[in-house]
Amino acid sequence: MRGDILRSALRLFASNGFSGTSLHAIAADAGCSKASLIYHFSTKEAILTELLTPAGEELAALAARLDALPGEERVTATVTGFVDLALRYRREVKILFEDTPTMICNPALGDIPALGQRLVAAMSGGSQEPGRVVGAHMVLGAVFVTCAGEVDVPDGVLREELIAGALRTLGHPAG
Amino acid sequence: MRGDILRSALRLFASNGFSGTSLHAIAADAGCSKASLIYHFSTKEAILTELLTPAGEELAALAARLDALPGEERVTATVTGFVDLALRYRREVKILFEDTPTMICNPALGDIPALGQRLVAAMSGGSQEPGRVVGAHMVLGAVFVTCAGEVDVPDGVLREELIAGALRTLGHPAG
DNA sequence: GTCAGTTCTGACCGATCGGACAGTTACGGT
DNA sequence: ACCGTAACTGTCCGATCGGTCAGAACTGAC
Repeated sequence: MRGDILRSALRLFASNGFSGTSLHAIAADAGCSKASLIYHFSTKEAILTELLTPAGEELAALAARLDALPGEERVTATVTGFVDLALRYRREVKILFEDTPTMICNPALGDIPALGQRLVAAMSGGSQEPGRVVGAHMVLGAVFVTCAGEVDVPDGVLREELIAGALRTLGHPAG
Repeated sequence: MRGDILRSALRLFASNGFSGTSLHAIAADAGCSKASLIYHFSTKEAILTELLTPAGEELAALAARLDALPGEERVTATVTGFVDLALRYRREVKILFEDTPTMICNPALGDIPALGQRLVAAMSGGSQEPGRVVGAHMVLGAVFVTCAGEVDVPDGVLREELIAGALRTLGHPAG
């Protein structure tokens, strides 16, 4: 039952947004009562938190792992790690995007803007040069939106094209 | 008064999302009663429509103008036109993104996904090759997110870096 | 059988939402 | 002074929201 609820919530949040999905809708989809949701998860936000926590932890782990890498190698590692993560958690990414104001105000999800800044810093190679900073922001948006949307391309191809495209955006030689 | 309402709504929608902004909040910000909002605009959605219509019309006009252009020249024209539009309507872009499910279900806003497809087609040069299609989607997301977010770069520089970055993403020689 | 504990539910609650409506105020034309 | 119209508001309404609570239903242990 608990698993059914999470599955329903993930699907509904991804297609209708967090605030656009009522507890009633989740209950109906999961085939249980609204009160049952609150029994398993004390609040609606707790469901969201449980859905997004694994992705958040992996992202934080990725960011920590990147700090140890030197110079330009870090750029490619950031791009591939980020693309892999976004592809693996497509629907979670979509949820994160469809209701940004709700998400960034949720303390349980960690400091999302700060994580974004770390990724931008890693991809811009720590440089403050406008071209690199803008490029890093562009890659962030490009990967997120492309993974959240439905592009009619097999996952393996999508992965390679995303990485190649991102490296081109950053003006990276390996691209 | 009507102008005050639109100004308040634009600001609040952009920072809190459409469904995250109540009529009461708009009225308080604009310094009038909730009933006055409904007097000037018959519904909450009508306010949203009036806010987004100019940007939507310009985008549709851009798409129409692009159809007349030949081959590769169309790619650069699409990128520059799209970047200029997104920069000019930053807050409108943010609104569009922060509440995607609400937006794509609003018939008054036109067929947003179809417009996106036209832009993707123009930027991929009409090719079905996965690399170009993915690249076009990436540019769409990159420009949107970068314009909606706050990047600490002057507008003029941002514009040039966005165009250059987008053309690099697309693997365009002029980039 | 029965008892304790977990799982689940129907009915209910207060808050808030978008919107309706009758009525008041401000004002220019005659 | 009178009136028609546009601008505006206070108040109320039904719907829906997230969440509470007392109790029913099922479960294995003894």
